[in-house]
Amino acid sequence: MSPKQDVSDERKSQILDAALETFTEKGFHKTRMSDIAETSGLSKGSLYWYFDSKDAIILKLIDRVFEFEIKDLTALLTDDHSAEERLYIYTERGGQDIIKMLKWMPLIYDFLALAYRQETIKKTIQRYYKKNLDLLVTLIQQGIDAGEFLPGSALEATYAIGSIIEGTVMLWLYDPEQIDIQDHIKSSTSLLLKGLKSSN
Amino acid sequence: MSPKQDVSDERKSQILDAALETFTEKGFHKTRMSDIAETSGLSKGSLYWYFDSKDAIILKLIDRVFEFEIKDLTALLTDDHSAEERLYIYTERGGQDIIKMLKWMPLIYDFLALAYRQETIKKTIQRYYKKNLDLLVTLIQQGIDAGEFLPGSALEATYAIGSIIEGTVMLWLYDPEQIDIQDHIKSSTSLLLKGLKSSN
DNA sequence: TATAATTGACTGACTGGTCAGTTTAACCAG
DNA sequence: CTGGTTAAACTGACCAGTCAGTCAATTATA
Repeated sequence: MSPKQDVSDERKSQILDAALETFTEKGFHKTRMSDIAETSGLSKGSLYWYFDSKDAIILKLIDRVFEFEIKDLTALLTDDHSAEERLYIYTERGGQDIIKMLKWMPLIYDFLALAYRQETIKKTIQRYYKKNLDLLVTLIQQGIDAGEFLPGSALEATYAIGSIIEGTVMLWLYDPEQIDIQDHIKSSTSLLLKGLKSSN
Repeated sequence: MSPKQDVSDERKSQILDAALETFTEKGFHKTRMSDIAETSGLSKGSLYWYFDSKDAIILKLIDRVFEFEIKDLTALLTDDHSAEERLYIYTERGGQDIIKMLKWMPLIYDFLALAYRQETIKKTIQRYYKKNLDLLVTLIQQGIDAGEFLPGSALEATYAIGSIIEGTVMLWLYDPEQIDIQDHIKSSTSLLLKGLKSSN
């Protein structure tokens, strides 16, 4: 019926790819629509054929980055390793995801700055964190129930590990030479787990 | 000699106060020089009498925020409490400083996004972190030397505690209702310290 | 009276967004 | 197969608004 086959998915993706690249490189505010047009190989007019505005592009991009294949780790919940081992696997895999996202960090800080002023952005980021932390709290609770960890607040321990993961990225940011994200998450978590198991 | 007394320090401070307020509220990029002028009670022309450009203002502001009275905790090094108690005091005081800076967080994310592209900004932020972590590593080493903590890498433990502090702020950002920064830093640190002392 | 301080109307470069016009691909009638 | 028809896809010159930065004129102070 339609005189041409629909290329809009492909074009949108093309535009978002280009936007991700230029936003990351130059920052959201210094990126011009003409930059995105050039990088995408399309014209400025076409950008507006597929998106309403520059803001609409970054909004979509935020979704994309935070929906970015976060490994599905729910299998861990029924895994038959010890809780401790499963936690290590969790942090290991989580660390891998983070390392993949590292190249976008400059842009992610733009997002965070925006999140304070745009409720929808905040919601997207919250969803991302919640998804990760929910699994973590269950894993820890399982460890407590199994008698492997000391009884106590699983939620507290979750925030502890969660903050270690997030915070390690921050420390890496200011000193990338010094910090190996995977290593540091691992050793910090290891210290925490000792605490979780310790009777003293 | 000079026909008027020098008010430039006062004016600069006035301008930086106004800039901090408007940048925090509207973001760096959406703040107009006229906004700063209005908030400061000066005219746009006067802004340029005291600063070369909008960029010069934010640059100075970054210095100011990160030099912001970080409590001098070096007294802790010669304090005669146990290392564990001193660490608690450290995190407690650090937490207080952070809470004071919380109201500037939106702006701080603008800074971090800029830091990726401006070497001088990055340096300022690095100096801030280094100052904090250097003290921490010494405290922990003292604890190890005193036999209070298990031997091992003081640096690793430092990054662990450092990441907890930074990461807790991140978690707070996405869920301010849920997270009490002081509490969470304390309980997470407590878990870690158990690990530092544990023999298992 | 000299000079520092201050003002705000003005300028001009810049850029997000528009739109009239063009091209392209699918379809169809002869 | 071909030329014609349609609408989607695309283009880039252009426009209107914005805003950092300027400067000639003015005021305040020693």
